[in-house]
Amino acid sequence: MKRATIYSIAQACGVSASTVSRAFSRPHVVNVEVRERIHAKARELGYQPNKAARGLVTGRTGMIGLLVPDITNPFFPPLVRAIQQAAAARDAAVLLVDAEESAAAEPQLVKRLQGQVDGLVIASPRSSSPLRDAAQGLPAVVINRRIRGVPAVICDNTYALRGAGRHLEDLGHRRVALLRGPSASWSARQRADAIHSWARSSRTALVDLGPFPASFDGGLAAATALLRTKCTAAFAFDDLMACGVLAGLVQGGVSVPEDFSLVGCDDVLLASTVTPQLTTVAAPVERLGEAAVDLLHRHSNGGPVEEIRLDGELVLRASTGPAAGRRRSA
Amino acid sequence: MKRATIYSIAQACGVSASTVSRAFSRPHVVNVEVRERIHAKARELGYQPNKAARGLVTGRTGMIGLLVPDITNPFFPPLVRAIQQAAAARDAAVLLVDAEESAAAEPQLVKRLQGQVDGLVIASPRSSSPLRDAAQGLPAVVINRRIRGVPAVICDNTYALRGAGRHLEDLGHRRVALLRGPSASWSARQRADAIHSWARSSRTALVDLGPFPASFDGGLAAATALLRTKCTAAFAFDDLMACGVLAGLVQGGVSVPEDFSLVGCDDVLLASTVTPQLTTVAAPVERLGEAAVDLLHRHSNGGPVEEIRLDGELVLRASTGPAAGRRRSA
DNA sequence: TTGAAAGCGCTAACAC
DNA sequence: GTGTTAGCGCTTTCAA
Repeated sequence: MKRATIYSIAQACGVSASTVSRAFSRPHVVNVEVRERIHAKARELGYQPNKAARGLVTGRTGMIGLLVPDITNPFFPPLVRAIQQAAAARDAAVLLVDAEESAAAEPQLVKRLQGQVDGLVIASPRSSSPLRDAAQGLPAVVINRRIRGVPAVICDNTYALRGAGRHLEDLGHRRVALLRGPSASWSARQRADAIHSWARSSRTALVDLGPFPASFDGGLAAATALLRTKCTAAFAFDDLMACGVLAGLVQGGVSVPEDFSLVGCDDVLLASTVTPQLTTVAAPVERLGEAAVDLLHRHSNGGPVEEIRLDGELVLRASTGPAAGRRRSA
Repeated sequence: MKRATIYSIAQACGVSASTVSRAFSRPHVVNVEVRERIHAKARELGYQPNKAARGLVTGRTGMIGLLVPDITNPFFPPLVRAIQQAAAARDAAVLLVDAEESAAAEPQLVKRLQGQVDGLVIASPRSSSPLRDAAQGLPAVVINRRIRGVPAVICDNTYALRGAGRHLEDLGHRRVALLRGPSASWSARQRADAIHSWARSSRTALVDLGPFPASFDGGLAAATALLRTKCTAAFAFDDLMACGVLAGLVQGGVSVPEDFSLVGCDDVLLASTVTPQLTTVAAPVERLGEAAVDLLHRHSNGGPVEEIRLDGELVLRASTGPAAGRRRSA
């Protein structure tokens, strides 16, 4: 027994295929009674419209492509979920593409999506104009970066990082380090700028270190660098790096938050599963995902190239404390 | 300017559309010279075959559905990546569906995939026969569970857990706890069985605790229970739970590995980013993903209902140490 | 409100 | 090796 089609249903109901089609795509234009009969039959036969066929004629596939640089990075899974959820709410499915940390591969990957998807959500912070070329003609939005002519939704941590800075200042820290993320990363620059901006208006000296890889090992390296300074606190680029810093500090005999305060960024799962739990800036991932899909939708329908900014939120936890001065040093 | 089709290329090259079609689908059957001309033109025009159209006639969409229960759980991202990668190698794309921890929603979600995908990889450990019904007629494979009539690839931790047990025994532990995962989870049962089987053949007493939720908080709860026992070591259901146990132990003034040894399972990112790094059983995720896609492929082409078992591997790290007896207790 | 017919872009016989 | 033809399942004019 083959899958039901509008024809099998039409035949079973004694109507034409177009009526069946309409019963699904524009229900209100078909006679109530007929419509119900059709729907009933469809349910009985387990009918599912063939999206490929529909896509062929409408030119829309009902799918959106999602490009992530590295799904293994704990920042992305919740975002992927949010996007998938938002897409589902619009009756769209998500085609996931993981670039496996290779920015160079991205344009190629994007190209392969051409024609398979109605639009593209680019959650990758790196790579640049090649991407725009590859997306030629494909509506796209980017997350946490800017590409000229492409709508963007960005998480603005400026305000929250300033708050984090004040928090450190209030705790008595007078010399704090900025552990930079990869220089190619838009977020890394944005965060560094925000922190510098805060430092200028504070009584605190800022020691700019890095860039370090945005990874646990990057954090380990950062910790080593950190131990050579007189800082009593640090901003890590993100939570993953912060975990590395934490481990490195512990190795170096420095305990957090007694001897040293650390603030992360993003509030990924890691941030609340390490000890001490990380003071961090939470990214509003659900809203980011929702906004991205919404923006994509609007842009696909001729909407303007907007930029949506969503604020990160400072979350105070256990990795920051009073500046007691470092008891020991490396 | 519209997208190129086999027709526009055919016209530009002075050949028929079928020749163009063949130049892509079965290149060797068309004259080398003509073929090259076609390919050149295609490249020039940025031609991308329309998969929907192809799917309509061949009945294959070139997509595989991937159902995960909770992409937010650190076990899944690497698996998703592996599956995506394996699919890409077979020129297939991955449609990701996150069940958001609702096993009840899964059959519904699967149903929506009907006709959109050529096959289904079910990475969800829960829910049951409704799933099989929903997948009606859709080739599927499951990961880490068994459903009658459905090919499976499972990670067998029996051997590695036995090794972990011996490791604890060698370290002098004589009373160890098993912190069970959710009773609905196939993996949880498998692991519990493996550990019981090891314990029976050892000089070690096993204290069976739980079930606990497979989460950080579940681990916290497990730690509380643990502190009431005289155990000097424990198997956590997975690394995430182990992290919770670790945090709970620290809170209770018990330090790991000095006072207590802990072994996790899966070797997710968390396992190597906490301090101390977790001794755990690593799941061969890349091979799991590869095997799942391969199995799906073979099964779709009429292959038998096989089961592929892949062994987990014991990874010794810093969370296990000599049984010194607990110094303090709650 | 409904039906007939054309066509979306592609593949797969089948002839040449 | 290549062209012709039919048709995959659906939507969408256009008439009735």
